[in-house]
Amino acid sequence: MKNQKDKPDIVAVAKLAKVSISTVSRSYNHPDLVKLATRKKIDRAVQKLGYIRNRAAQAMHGRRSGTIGLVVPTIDHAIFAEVVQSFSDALDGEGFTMLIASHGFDLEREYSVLRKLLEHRVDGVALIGLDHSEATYQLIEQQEIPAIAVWNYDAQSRIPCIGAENTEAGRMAAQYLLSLGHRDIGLVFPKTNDNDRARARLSGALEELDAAGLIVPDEWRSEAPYSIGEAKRVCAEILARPTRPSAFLCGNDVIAQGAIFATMQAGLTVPGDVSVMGIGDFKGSGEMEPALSTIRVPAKQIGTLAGKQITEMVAGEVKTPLRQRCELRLLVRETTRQKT
Amino acid sequence: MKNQKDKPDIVAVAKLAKVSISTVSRSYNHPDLVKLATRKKIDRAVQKLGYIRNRAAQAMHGRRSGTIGLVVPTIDHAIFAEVVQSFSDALDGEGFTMLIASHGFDLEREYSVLRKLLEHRVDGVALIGLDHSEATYQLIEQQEIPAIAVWNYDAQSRIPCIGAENTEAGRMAAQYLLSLGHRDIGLVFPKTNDNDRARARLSGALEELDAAGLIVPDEWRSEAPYSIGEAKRVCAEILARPTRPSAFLCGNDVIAQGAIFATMQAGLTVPGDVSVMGIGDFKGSGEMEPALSTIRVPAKQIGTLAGKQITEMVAGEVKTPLRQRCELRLLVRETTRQKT
DNA sequence: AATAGTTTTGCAAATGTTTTCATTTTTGAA
DNA sequence: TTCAAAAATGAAAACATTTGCAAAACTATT
Repeated sequence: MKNQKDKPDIVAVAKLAKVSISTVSRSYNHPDLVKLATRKKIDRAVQKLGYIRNRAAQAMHGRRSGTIGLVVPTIDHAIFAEVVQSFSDALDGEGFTMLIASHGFDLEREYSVLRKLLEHRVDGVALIGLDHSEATYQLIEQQEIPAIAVWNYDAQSRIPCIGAENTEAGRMAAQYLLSLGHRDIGLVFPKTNDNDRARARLSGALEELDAAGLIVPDEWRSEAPYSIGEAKRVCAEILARPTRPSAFLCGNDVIAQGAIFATMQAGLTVPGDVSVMGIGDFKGSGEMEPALSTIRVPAKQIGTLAGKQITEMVAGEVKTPLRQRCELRLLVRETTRQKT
Repeated sequence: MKNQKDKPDIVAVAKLAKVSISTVSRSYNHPDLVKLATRKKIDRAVQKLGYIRNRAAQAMHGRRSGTIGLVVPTIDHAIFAEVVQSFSDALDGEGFTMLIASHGFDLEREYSVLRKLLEHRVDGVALIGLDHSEATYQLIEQQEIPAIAVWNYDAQSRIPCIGAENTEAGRMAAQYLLSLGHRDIGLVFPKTNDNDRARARLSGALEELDAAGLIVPDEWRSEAPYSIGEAKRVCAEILARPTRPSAFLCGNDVIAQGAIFATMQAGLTVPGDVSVMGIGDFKGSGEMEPALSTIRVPAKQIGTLAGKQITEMVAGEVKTPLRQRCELRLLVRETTRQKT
């Protein structure tokens, strides 16, 4: 009867291959130091036993664990999914595996999931955004672990960051709408607590509108969580008011979709009656009918750069600049039009 | 000058708290066995030093690593994102962390990422679907690691599975379209190699159409990758043919969206001129305008159940049935209509 | 105050690997 | 053949923990 603890270890391999443990270890970590014939013997033994080396044991030697932690608010979100995927691919290319943890937009939980990642001795961590609790920042600093903030750019950031300037995104969107002659603009953004991205976008937009001498009445401002349905509902409310805006500026593309559907449902047309402006350029935004005008945030690029940089930091090659700013782009498509 | 290797370990904590290492260890793993006063002393020392316990070292003792591996084709995909998120949440609830790896719909790579997960000594693994290479299955069996297939249900599956019957989904969709009187049906599905979900859906649909005496001409069949844009393009092609189908049966909701947009772009209306049927019920499908008729696959439920079950398997409580079938539901919304 | 439990604690072995240093084997001239 | 240098291998210490066992410190009971 097979025992529970029969997982073959390096000792078993060594015995079967009739070499010492050290040689087996070396044949994995410094293959050039062991004779080809010996390596073959070892390989055969490994095959036969179904041996898989134990990273946990390796990690104990101050060796790297080969994992990078990623902390996200949620994975179930078009834009984060894209960042996560490209980040993961970038790590993969360097031989790392991604340990992921989500906190559901709760900065308290963020701290505790980060701790958990640290218990697993990740070689580095990436967090989304720059909005983190003091405890979180202190943990990172105290543990002296390579860390990087993804998604936002801020020249004053406390840890290295790679991303775009969300204030700028809000500003660009507002500016564009203003340039089309819109003066009656509805603002629909996600909740801004524990979410610096949304906050920055909103304040950027507000700043720009303010500069143009506009004030957005409260009836035209709403909060929508990240969901087409909710966004649609709040936009419908706004449209049902006595006077309606001639354009919607939305905190992200999902909200913008909601706005479009609400408009259609109200028997109005986009962009004929109402223009709709998104931020993000999610997958599919450009192919919708009508195609969504938006500010492109290069999620894939951000994820890839972040993955590369964190592995470099772990490897100790910090040659690259610590902060990287990714450029936004105004995408004029079909949901916006000159105010008539 | 602070040394590099100054990460505090359990020894440092023990010294500072003036107790033995064993006591510190116990205060983490069996707190009930150590006196409250002692525990407090230890906590204080831990605080002061910023000690974080090392899971890697724990794992070496046959103790569980506290991680579960998840292997997915891609994360950047509405439906997987939902499964991944709910799976992760379920694990979290049980104190596990998710180690994730994606293979980009390549079964060879799947094998190698699974191996990598195993090197990290995950306590269990979940894979998407039931389509895996022989090597992959053998690896799982040989390593005797708790494993579970997520997303598909099959009573004959080689490893436990939790999911829905995709053949059934295809069948239901086809049946519904037939019941509306449609006889001219366009079929747009993702590539079916290395993707048993799509394959099963397609064969289910075909089966049903066949039973009704229908054969779908080749001009009305297309492959679309997972992208609105591509789907839109191939559907547009189909619509440009001399005779066009009165309905599209789509392999998933994203493709269905593409079909809708293609139809609109061609100056036709949904469901007036063309009915569109999806499969999946992705987030937002119900809130689009017009709302998408589809077959609901309960992604969140599947992810949650899978997460629960794998932790139970790891804990050795295999009381639950090994296979779980989640029910599909026909959602009649606005993109389908009786053939006139 | 002594005894028998009971609760806490410490010692030391064990876990699966890597790595330094020393030793053995091989190689290539002389 | 012999010798030195180079290449390949092995022994053992080190890594950060957990845990079985035994010893020590308390409690409650007589």
